[in-house]
Order: sequence, then structure tokens, then C-alpha cells
Amino acid sequence: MERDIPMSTDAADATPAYRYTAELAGEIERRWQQHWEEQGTFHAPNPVGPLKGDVPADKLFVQDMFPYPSGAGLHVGHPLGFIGTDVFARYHRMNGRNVLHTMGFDAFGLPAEQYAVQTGQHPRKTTEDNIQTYLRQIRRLGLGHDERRRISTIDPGYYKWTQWIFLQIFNSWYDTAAGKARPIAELEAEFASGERSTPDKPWAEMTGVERQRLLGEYRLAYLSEAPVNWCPGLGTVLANEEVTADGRSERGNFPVFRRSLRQWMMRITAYSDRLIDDLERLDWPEKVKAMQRNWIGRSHGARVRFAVEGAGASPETVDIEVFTTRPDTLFGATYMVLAPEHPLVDVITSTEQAEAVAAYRREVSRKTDLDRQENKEKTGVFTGAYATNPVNGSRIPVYVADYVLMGYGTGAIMAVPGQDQRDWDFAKAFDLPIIRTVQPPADFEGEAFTGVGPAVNSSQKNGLSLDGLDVAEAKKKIIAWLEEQGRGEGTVQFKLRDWLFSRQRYWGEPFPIVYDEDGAPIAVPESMLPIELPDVDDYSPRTFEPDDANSEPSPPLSRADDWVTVELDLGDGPRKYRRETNTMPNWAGSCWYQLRYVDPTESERFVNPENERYWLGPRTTEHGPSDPGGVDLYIGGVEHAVLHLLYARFWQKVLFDLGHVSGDEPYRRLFNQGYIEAYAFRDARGVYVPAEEVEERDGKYFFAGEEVRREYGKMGKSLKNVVTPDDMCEKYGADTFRLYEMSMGPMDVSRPWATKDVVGAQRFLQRLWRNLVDETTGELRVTDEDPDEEALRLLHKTIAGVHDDYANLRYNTAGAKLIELNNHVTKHFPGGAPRVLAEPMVLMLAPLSPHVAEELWSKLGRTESLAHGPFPKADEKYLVEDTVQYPIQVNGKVKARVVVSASASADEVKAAALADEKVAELLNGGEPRKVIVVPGRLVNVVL
RNA sequence: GCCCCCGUAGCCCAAUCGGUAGAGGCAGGCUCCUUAAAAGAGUCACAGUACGGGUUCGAAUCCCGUCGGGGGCACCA
Repeated sequence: MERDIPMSTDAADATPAYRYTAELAGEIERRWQQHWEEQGTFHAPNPVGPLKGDVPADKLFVQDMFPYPSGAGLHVGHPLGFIGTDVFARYHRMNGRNVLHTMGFDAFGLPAEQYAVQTGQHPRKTTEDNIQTYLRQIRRLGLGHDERRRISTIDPGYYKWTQWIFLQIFNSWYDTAAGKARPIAELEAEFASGERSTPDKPWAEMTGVERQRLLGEYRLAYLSEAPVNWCPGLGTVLANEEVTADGRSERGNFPVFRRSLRQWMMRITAYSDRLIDDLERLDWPEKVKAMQRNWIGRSHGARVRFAVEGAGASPETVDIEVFTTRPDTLFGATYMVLAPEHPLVDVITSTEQAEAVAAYRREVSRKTDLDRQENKEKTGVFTGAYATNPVNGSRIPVYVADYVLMGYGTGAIMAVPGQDQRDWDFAKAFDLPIIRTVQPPADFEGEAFTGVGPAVNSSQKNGLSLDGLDVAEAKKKIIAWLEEQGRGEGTVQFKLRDWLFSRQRYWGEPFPIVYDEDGAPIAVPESMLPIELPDVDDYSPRTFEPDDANSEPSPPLSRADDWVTVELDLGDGPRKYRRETNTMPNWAGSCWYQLRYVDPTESERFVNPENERYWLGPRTTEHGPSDPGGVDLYIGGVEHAVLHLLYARFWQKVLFDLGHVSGDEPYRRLFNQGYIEAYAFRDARGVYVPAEEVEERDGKYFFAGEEVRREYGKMGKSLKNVVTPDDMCEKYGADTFRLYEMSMGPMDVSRPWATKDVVGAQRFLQRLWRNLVDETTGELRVTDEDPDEEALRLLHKTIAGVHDDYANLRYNTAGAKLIELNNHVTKHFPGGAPRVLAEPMVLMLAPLSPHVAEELWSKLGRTESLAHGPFPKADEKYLVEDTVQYPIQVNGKVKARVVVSASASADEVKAAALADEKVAELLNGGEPRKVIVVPGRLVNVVL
């Protein structure tokens, strides 16, 4: 071998200097990103304040769900939504709207803290490093963010206002009569004046502690000693929303135990009705609305009081109140059940049954939620007491059983085995009577009948009868009767619980609360905000064996003695106080960030009202009279359906009630993007192998010669199937990557990642580039040729279609239309693209692949960035066709086609169809039974 | 167990009011270009809409049932 010239050298030499390769794309992209940044191209002006500028009335606020800056870095699935919002934002910006699009970071949270614990670094350091990595990754994608508006929840300048909002919530109460939150001072005034009566003694006679305790029962943020979800494995308590159905933590999958602890709560239940009702005013996916409705769980029913003859120590009669959604079945109540934790169990249990009841309660208390969940066999114990059914005076036994939960309704039920399967099962197990009070259909073969039908066996001697009434009528009648008798009333019950708001963590917002020597919580004055996180030696909460239910929470801040004890002058001279050592949950910062995006640097207020109204206020002329305001388009995954999205709505409503914001919903339109999923492969041992190196042969998969098994699901490091946006930008360029992600399918559909398909997007950009630029010289190939009618028709059809597609988030079809147009240019204008076609094509491409579009736009001689338009407009005259081709169906099958003038009347079209040779042949001289002419579409001849 | 969504070509996906099943991409065949290969250009084929019924002049689209996939809720009275 004389010379060793690798083949690839020839290949490299053969690549024309100005071909749109990944290298050239990379160069163009970096150049334009720098240009945009220097020019502030994506700065959106505010009406007033530090970011003041000339504002068009037409605005658009587009927002991505707040990212958490994970240390793991991004994979190709993460930017899907970010690119989606960017395309939308760019499209509307080109059409002249003032577009607010930015991205900040939800940077408090467990992973940073855990990482800090492992490495000994301060969580702020690791978090800020992660943010830089994240920013580097997303910058490479060319997202048109207003970087002046980047915020981070961990900045004291941000969490000062999170604390401020907490104080607003703490200092307000829900006035059910007015149906809104009001300042607590107004309640205090009502108590003081006697306008509202106090429970035990007059306000004037109450001590300060008593008064504060009373107000605490009204505050929307309050301290409560109540059973909470204690997770020893995480060393913190969790909200109901953070616990899975099988009683484990959503994060980390550790067991969760019920423990009674003194914790901060948010009175979100005060807003149950509004949170459900206002869903109707939102442009949100039905699925998410359904999940929220389900979680809030409103059910209409009645409370009914049953008198119980005390069988135990206290012989007097007590009332047991139950909640039921089926008061119409009251005649079928053959026994009652109390939850094991119900306080009346002690009162009514007979001495004979006392031991059995106590044993049962002990047994139940040892069961975890998971045990109770898994074992659906009905268990329980008779209390020895009997209740009287108010409708017919029948004497029914009272049981204790764990299928009744203390946490829902009143913790007691009337059992109607004829109409409830759970009660049926219990009645069968304990041999209790069953009475049907709704007539099932004749062919009904089930056990309990929960359907609708006429009431039966539902009358009493002295007149009350439901017999023959349908379920709805019977409910109405019995509720009226109960109210008249004073034995019950119609009511509404919710599943939603108040929101547990304390966490025993270091890396979260400190509460702006101190305690005096009486242990009463006192709000820190606004002027002292922010309460900054102190430095500590150890960031970790004390965690425990995950199964150690008896462990005690120990927040890291409680060990920062110098910080915890503080001397303040809160009006009556300097005194010592103790700080709250819990921190706020991760959700706090994301409850209001859209408001801060609007006014990130405002120092006097959390947001200037004028700017808030401009960007987020209701716009009834555009969106209808019930428009709640909020972000115009909010894109994110469906996983936040009941956590973040419910909490954020709650905070917004409180702020609205108190007059701090102009709209009562934070997100007018919500869109859930799908997920990018991927194949993963495991070998015979079940170990994951690098997906990239797997080969497919005849429908089987091989890694290093061995057959491997294919799975489909998430992308993840441990699954060895991660593809990063950095890789894709390196290999193809950001514009190609963006275009590919957007062409994979509709935004809301999940789909598998396929690296091999990315080349299709690259080829398209190369062809388009080549139509405008000479690959060898880099000279413009655009001509002044007047394109023919056909090309103009296609151009304007494309413009009209692409407009519609962009506006409706159908980026995949927008991309396809551009490819179609470009293919036409390639085929019909081999000498170069006519400028009349080239310019609109470049502009229409810009939202999807902005860098190459800017580059071509400037090569076309334009000196201004195309970021603010113009976006081409379709000329109507090219959209109407002169002639129309009608397919002619005979009995629904296409048999022929005729071409007629577009202005032809239905009769003319019909005549043309019947005159067609093929059709005439099939008619064979006879008359058709019927001829259907669909104008512009087709003709169907029925024989 | 209850509720919701989805099944179109080998793969990802179009089809806007019930009106010609195919826009686009990947993979594949063929032709051109090339010493050759790759890249590129051109061109072609492939399904009748998961399955079974129904409504209709006409169904991927509406209705009922079955199968398959995904998701939510779950002893909530």
C-alpha cells in the first residue's frame, strides 16, 4: 500500500462549501442567537414600569410550565413543549402582536437538597450550576425568550413576594355570605362591634390568645393539629395530592403514615365550589377538567341525624349524623356504621361489647392505608347500641367498621345494603337484613341495585311515602321532610381536603411567621421581608427508616439556633420570638410565577396592576363575557393536572378577591403536550443495553450478536436510551431538530423518538436552501421570474393553510405544506426560486426553523430581522378555482370524474354528471332514483 | 370495579361539516448523476381505516358490541 487515503477524505472534499450541513447550520445558528440577544429582539414591552415601551393593544402571553433545573440535563422529550410555545410565539410576533414569552426556574425542591446532602455543597450552588447548564441547553435551540424576564424561585427578590402572598392569605378569611375572601381585620371588626357573635364569650372579654385562636379558625392559612401524611423516608410531611392511592410518597415511593402533627394548612376547601364551577369558563382539555372535578369531588346529598340510645357509660340519647347521597333510600337503612376513629364510638358502646370494640380499633389502627386498601373483605364489630331510623322508627344496630372512613362526610353512614354494594357485602357477612327501596328491572341479576327506578317499600303509617317516585323526586321529597322534622337537611359534600402547606425541608421558602412565648403565630411585617434562608451546616432533614411510623419530624432550620431565636419590635417594644422552622412546599413558587413574569423587576409590588391588567386581565371583547383572564396559552404535561394547576388557581382567586389582580383564573387556555417516548432493550439477563447500538433484523433485535428484547416507554439514563438535544443540534443543527420535533405529529400526541427520521427534516432544509443559494459559490440563486398561475395558486393555498395550522398548533401539517411548496419549486424552477415564491416561503418557515430563515431573509437583501414580520398574507383571488373536478359516485362508489366551471349550478353539475359516458352506460337508459349533488365536493347517482 | 382517550401503509402521521382514503417524513424498489460508493435529483409501489354489526345516497368520521393500547379514579357513603 503506497498511500493511505481514507475514503472519507474524498467525500468531505466533495461536499460543496455552501451546502446546508450541520456545521453551516451551527454557524448560522450561533450568529443569529447572538444577534437576537444583542438586539433584544424578543423583548416585550410593558405598559408601565422598568420594562415600559410602546405596546400594541394586541398582545399574547405564552407560557411553558415552570421547569425544575434538574442536574441530569435535558433529553429530546423535554424541549417538545418549549419549541411548541416558541413556534406559536414567533408566529404571532410576526403577525404584529406583542408577545410575552420567557422561561424561569422552579428551583427550590428535594433533588437539589438531596444532591447537596450527598456532595456537601450548598443547594444554591448546585441549583445555580444546574440552571446554567439548563440555559446553555435551551439557548442552543433558539427559543425567543425575553431574557430580562427570567426569574428563579430561589432568588430572595422573588420569594420575598411568595412570602408576601402567604401573608395576604394568612391575613384573610372566607366570607361565605359574600362568596369571597376578605381581610381578617374586617372579621375582627365584626367581632369587636358585635355584628358577628363570638362563640363562648364576648370579644371584649377574650384574651389576646383566645382572640387569635378564634381568628385562626377563619384564616385561609392556619395552623392545625391534625392527622397528616408523615413520610419518614423523606423526613417530611406531604400533601394529600403527593401521596399515591396505595399510601406511598409520589416522590421516592416511601411508605406514608397518618400522624397527628401541628402544621400549616391552606383553606383551599373554602373555594371548592368556585374551583369546580369556574372550570367551565376555561379553555382547558376536558381530561384535566375531569381530573380536577374528580379530585374536588363534589357530591350532593343530605345529612341525616339518627337518635341512638346510649348503651354504655352515658345512658342519654345522642344523635349520630351521617352523610348520604341517597336520602331516597332511607327506608332501606337496616344498620349504621361508625368509622373506628369516630368520637361517638366511646359514648355509645355497651359494656358487653367494649372489649371487642377496643380490640377491633387497635387492630385497625395498626393497619396502614395500604392494608386497608388491599383487603376489601368487610370486617367490623357490633357496638351494642341501636339507632332509630327517623322515617319509620325502626330500631337498627350500630356497628364499627373500617370500610367507613373518618376523613369523608361525617365518618358515619346509614347502611342501605339494597342499594349499595359495600353495604350489601357487609350485610351478607354479618347476616343483616336487606330491603330494596328502588325497584330494579325485571331482568336485574346483580346484588345491590344502584340504578334508577321507582321507589318501593318506602312508606310509613302516618303518611310519608316515596313509593312510585323516581330517584330524583324521592330525594327532593325526603329532604323536605327531614328538614321539616329537624332530622336532617340537604347538603353538599367534597372530597377535597385543606392543603397541607408545611415541609420539614431546608431548600424552600421560609415562612414569614414568628411565635411569641404563648406559641401564637404572628405575621412578620411586610417591611421585614424577605425572610432569607440562613446558612446551615447540615441541609438534611432527619430521615428515618422508611417504616418507622413513630419517628418525629425534625426540620433542618430548627437546628439553626441563631436564626430561630430573634429579637423583634413588633409594636410593643423589642421582644424575643421564635421563627417558624418549616418551609413552604415546592408548589408555592409556581402558584404565581406568571404574575412575576409580567413584572420581574418591580420592587414596590409583586406586580404592577397596570401591567397585570394588560397581560393577564380578562378581555371580554375577544374571549366572551365570562372570560376569566389569565395566560393566553399555557403548555405543559398532564402530570400537573391536580397539583400545581389546582393550587395556582386557588392563589389566583384569593389574590383576586383581595383586589390584587384583575382576573380570577391564572391560565385561560391550557394545552397538554404529548410525551416523546423511546424504545429500550434488555438482554437475556434483563440488563439494559445501549439502544443506539441495537440492530434490527427481520423484526428481531440484536445487540453485539445477541438477541435482545424491546420495550417501549420513557427515556432515561438507566434505560440506556437517552438522546439529547445537544447531540441532535450537533449532528443536524437546531433548526432541523426543531422542525423534526414539530413534524413528528400533533403536539398533544405521544410518540416514539426515531433518530433515523431526523434526516428527512434536514433534507428539506437543504433543498430549500439549495433553491435559494448556490451550494458551491454561496451566491443567491433567486430569480425575478414571474411564476405561472399554478405556482401562485399553490403559494397562496399554502399561505392560507399554514396560517391556519400555526394558529391551531398543527405544526406537523404546516411543515408538510411547506415541503410540498418547496418540492414544487424544486421541480418547476430548476434555475432557482423566483423571489415571489422564495420570500414568503422563508417567512413561513421562520417560526419552525428561525435561524436558517433569518439567514436566507438577509441573503435576500433584507436588513431587518423577520422576527416581527411580515408574515405573508394569502391573496383570495388565487384561492378560488375556475373549474372544479367532481368525482361521480354511482351508489356510493366512484365511477367517473367530470370537470365543470366553478360557478356551475347544482343542476348544471347534475346534468354534466349524467351526461358522462361511464355513468350513462351504467344508467343504461333508465332514470336514476336519486341524484345528490354536494356543491364543490361530489355527485352521487343512486340507481 | 368505575370513568376518559386512542387504534389509517413496514414505521411516524394527513384527511377542517359524514362527501374522491394520502399531504409530508422514514424505510423500500427503479432511473439519472458518479470510476465507485455516499450524498443529491427524479420516479414508483404499498393500506382500504383493529374486528363485527347498525344508521345513511354516501362512514376513518355518527351509534352499538368485541378485541388491543394508553390514562385517571378507586371502600368517598
